[in-house]
Amino acid sequence: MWFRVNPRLPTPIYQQVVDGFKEAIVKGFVKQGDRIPSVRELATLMTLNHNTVAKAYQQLEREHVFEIIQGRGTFVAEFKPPSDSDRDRRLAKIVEMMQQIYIEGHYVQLSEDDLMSLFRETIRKWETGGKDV
Amino acid sequence: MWFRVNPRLPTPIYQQVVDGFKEAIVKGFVKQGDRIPSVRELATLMTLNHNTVAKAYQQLEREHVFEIIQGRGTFVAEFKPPSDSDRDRRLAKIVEMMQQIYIEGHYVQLSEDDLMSLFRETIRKWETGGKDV
DNA sequence: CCTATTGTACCATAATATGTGGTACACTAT
DNA sequence: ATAGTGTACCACATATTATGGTACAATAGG
Repeated sequence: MWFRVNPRLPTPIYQQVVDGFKEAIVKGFVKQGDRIPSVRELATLMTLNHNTVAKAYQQLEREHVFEIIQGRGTFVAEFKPPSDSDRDRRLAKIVEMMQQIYIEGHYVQLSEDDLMSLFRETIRKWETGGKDV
Repeated sequence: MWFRVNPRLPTPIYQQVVDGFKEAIVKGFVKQGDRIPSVRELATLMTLNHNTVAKAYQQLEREHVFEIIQGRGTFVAEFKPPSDSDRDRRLAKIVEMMQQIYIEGHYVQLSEDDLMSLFRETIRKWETGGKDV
């Protein structure tokens, strides 16, 4: 599979599945139109409950990352420019995370420039390296 | 008060209090050594339960943001360079958030440079503007 | 010494979120 | 017809969150 799940983390399992797929897509492990394992398949592969997997798939569909076709299966959605409300919600979320980063950075004495450098480096390392596959 | 709390958000109230104080400190509304309202005071002011406030204070103490003195009160901790483990934990958290930002940015078609600009702008606006006081 | 205030530790209770396991149904493709 | 899809239920257990109440040790100020 393209990612792992740790039930002991405070992050809910279904959320970890959501994040895992997003990451797999951004990293190119899964591409537009690709078929995703069925709910029961993935549940068996990762020893999860089908309801948990379904919850993740449904959230990914709400976020327009997946496209679910009744009776056929689940696929990676074709990329479409997000609606304005979608974009606004995502941007707000991004800004909020940036503020959190700034705050946490304050406590490890990272300046704005330090954070910028760390950001660039993080993206670079992360795009090539890959944590778990 | 220096921040507000919204019980309807999915974020736990005590976590909102934690974030609120961190924000207030970064923005300079509260300074090192300042005395923080007592658990019961803040609970009354914000119509929360004293246990909820205490939970927030205790977490802030664990993060070395507050210093709690038995029988005297709670104060903003003097800034000390974090221990290595502290620093590592916070840095890991920051990197994780940066990855999340990169992923979300992908879905609103923000390039790495776009995100950098947004980051700079967010900090600038946020430092001066201030959301709720 | 007395009293008020501090944080803290409990207890009970309720509500919510999460996760598992099972069953069933409509839809689709073969 | 049959198998595989997502989905909608149900029941159940567990953990987290939040509230309300009580009590206790430590501190500070009369």
